[in-house]
Amino acid sequence: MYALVDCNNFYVSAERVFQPQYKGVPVLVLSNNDGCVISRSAEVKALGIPMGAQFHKIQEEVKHFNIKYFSSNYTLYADMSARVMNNLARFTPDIEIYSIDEAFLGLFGFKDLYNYGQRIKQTIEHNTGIPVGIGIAPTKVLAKVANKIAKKSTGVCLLETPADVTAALQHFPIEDLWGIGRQYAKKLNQQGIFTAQQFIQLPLQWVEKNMTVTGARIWRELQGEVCMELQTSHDPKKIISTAKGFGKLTDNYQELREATADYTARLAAKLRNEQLCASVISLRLLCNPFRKDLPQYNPGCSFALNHPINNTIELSKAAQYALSKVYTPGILFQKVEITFTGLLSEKEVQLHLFTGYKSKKYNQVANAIDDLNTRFGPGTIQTATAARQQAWAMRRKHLSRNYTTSWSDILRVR
DNA sequence: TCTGGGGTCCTAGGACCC
DNA sequence: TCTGGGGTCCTAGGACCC
Repeated sequence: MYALVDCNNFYVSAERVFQPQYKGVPVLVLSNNDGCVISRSAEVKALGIPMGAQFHKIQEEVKHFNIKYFSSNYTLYADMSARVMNNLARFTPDIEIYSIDEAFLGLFGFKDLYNYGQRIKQTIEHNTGIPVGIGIAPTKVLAKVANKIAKKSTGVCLLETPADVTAALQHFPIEDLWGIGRQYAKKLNQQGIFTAQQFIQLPLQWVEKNMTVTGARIWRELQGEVCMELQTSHDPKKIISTAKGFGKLTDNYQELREATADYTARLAAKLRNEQLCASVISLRLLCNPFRKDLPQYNPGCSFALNHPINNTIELSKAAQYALSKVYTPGILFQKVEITFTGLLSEKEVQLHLFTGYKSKKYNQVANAIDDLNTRFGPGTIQTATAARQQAWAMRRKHLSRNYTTSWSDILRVR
């Protein structure tokens, strides 16, 4: 049997752990640049504010219902996530961390699963302060179904027998199934399919033809056949990229150079953290797609590096070169997207005959920068290009403190 | 003024190989 | 009149996830 453990409105819950006065009142968390709503407490959902609502458009509700709001604080959420996962790992040797707020547990040969689920739930809430819902079923797709049902009832839902499963699928909306997005839901609705139970009555051939093998796997898993094993060790990443919007639109070359340098440095640190090297770099400038009144032009380029690298200085040079190739004066850009692909493990990279010695030197510098930034906070050491005014920096006016990762932000108890 | 960010998987079609 | 067959690799586009 598989369990899916999912944190309830995770970002809101993480904020509430350190500001318990906001329990029981409407709270929401905003996306980067404080643009739209990405996490809502039950009270906010009850007010009818949808996921993704633009923050500036709901000002009246925010005032009227006294809704508390936060900019997203990923440092805090990542640390709280690690706490939840560490606690979960005590309940089974088989755990797949699926996302920042979800994990699948393999409960193979475990007995009395409903009570075990309740124990997991209580332990997580007690040790981390984060409320969770747990679905337990014979396959991962069914565990996802059970999880949705759990959140509407006691917080734990066990689908053990075929009769349990059928009863659950009977009323389960097709669009809520894991792996069925907007497009597939539309296609299925056109066939007269509205519930999961109706879906599994479709012929497999139709599913394969119209929804490829991905759809067929969902179909099989719903019938209790395991097609998706637990992924307890995650495969090495194939792509590392960033595409964060600026706090404003800009056509200023200097600002784009700064943003490029800053994002590249962060990505390079991520590469080193994963012990990977990149062999291809891509860069693209993006306009705001919602501004139909402005020209839409998203120039990009991509090229192979001379040899796979992960140090900030060389990668920054490559990124600045790419930027110089695509920069177009007079176009207002909203984002720079930087992507590293052709990722190789550091250990597999062969030394380059002519530049290998140089890389070694650069890598020592990069390691020193990482150490200093870890010890004294991100951005302590930067390349000169990155360290300017940051007029383009992201808006996050309502940021909470880094309660768990920064000594100066730690809570004081009187 | 104001609309997130970072990923994965699958397929079709074209280029290329011997 | 008539123009092979079997295969790999790469890319773009589309779908999906949280």
